Amino acid sequence: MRGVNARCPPRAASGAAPPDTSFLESLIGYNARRAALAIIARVLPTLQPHDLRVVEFSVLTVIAHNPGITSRQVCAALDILPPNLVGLLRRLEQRGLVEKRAHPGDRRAQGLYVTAQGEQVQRQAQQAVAAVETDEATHLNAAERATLIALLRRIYQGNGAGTTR
Amino acid sequence: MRGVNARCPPRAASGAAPPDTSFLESLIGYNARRAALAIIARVLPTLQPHDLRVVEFSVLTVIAHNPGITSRQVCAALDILPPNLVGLLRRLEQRGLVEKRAHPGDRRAQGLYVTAQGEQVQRQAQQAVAAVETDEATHLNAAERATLIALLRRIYQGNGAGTTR
DNA sequence: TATTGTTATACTCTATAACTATA
DNA sequence: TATAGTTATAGAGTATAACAATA
Repeated sequence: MRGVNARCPPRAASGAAPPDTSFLESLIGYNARRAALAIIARVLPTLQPHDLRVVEFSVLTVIAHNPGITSRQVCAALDILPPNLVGLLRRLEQRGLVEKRAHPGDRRAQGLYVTAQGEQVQRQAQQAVAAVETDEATHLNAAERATLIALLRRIYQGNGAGTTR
Repeated sequence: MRGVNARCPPRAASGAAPPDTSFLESLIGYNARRAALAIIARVLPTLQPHDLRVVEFSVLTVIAHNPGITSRQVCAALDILPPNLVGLLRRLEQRGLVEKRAHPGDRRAQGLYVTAQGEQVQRQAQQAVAAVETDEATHLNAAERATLIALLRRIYQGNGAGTTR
């Protein structure tokens, strides 16, 4: 880590050496955020043909893999606040990708299911996302991917208390 | 990766087994985003006493480590769009943490500098952030941290083209 | 013609309070 | 009293177009 104020002369306005970002680059949070944004930037055009945003794809995927899941469970799984899920579900429902059914045993809740069309869209999108993630977006081999994911998971699943939200 | 539609019976409304998120957890983008959010959630209260948001801390740090840097260079380094930096700098300037000076050789540009107070705030905040990152937020040892950061950097710095933005 | 810094603006994402109906 | 789903709303964060001054 370099000194905070080396008091070097003023830098040129353009075409100069890259600025010193060494401290930020020593932070996991900084690097994780930059990496996530870089990958999302590559995944976005992949989801665009399916008219899905990243969050919508995540919600659709969780519902597809967990038929009958409730809104609250989707919120807990994806760290989404309930009020923000309402609009997401409404859009997926209006597009005919998701449907709600009465929940047996709890008349407050509703079971979420993907429709036949929703299942098809989800399957195609999942395949496209998986392809981008493994091939283009990351310049890592399988072993490096596995290592990276295991380390990342230990951070956000942690050993003790969960996230603040 | 499990089947998309196993057509299992409806899930209980609460207190049930955790939903299947295995596909999302196989994605680097998903895990990187979750990890970044988890760490930021821990860093936020650390920056709060200094009345700094994460982006403000990043900007202040880059200016402190690169006296005389221009707005455009800060934008390029942190992937911030110029219009969005204006308000950030205005606030840091009004708080007396950053100051602009005429840029020698280019009358369009302005050199950015931290004030004495800005340097002090930045140093304290940097120390606090570094402490949280290494100790509490991540449950990793030094070697694991180094591995993780190296892998993340390869993703967003990539081998070829940069990010879309 | 291109670039720096800027304004205005819009759109997305995230967060909080409060309501209803059920439990 | 607590929970599921919802509404309304506020606040960040992020995006584009367009302008004046300068290169």
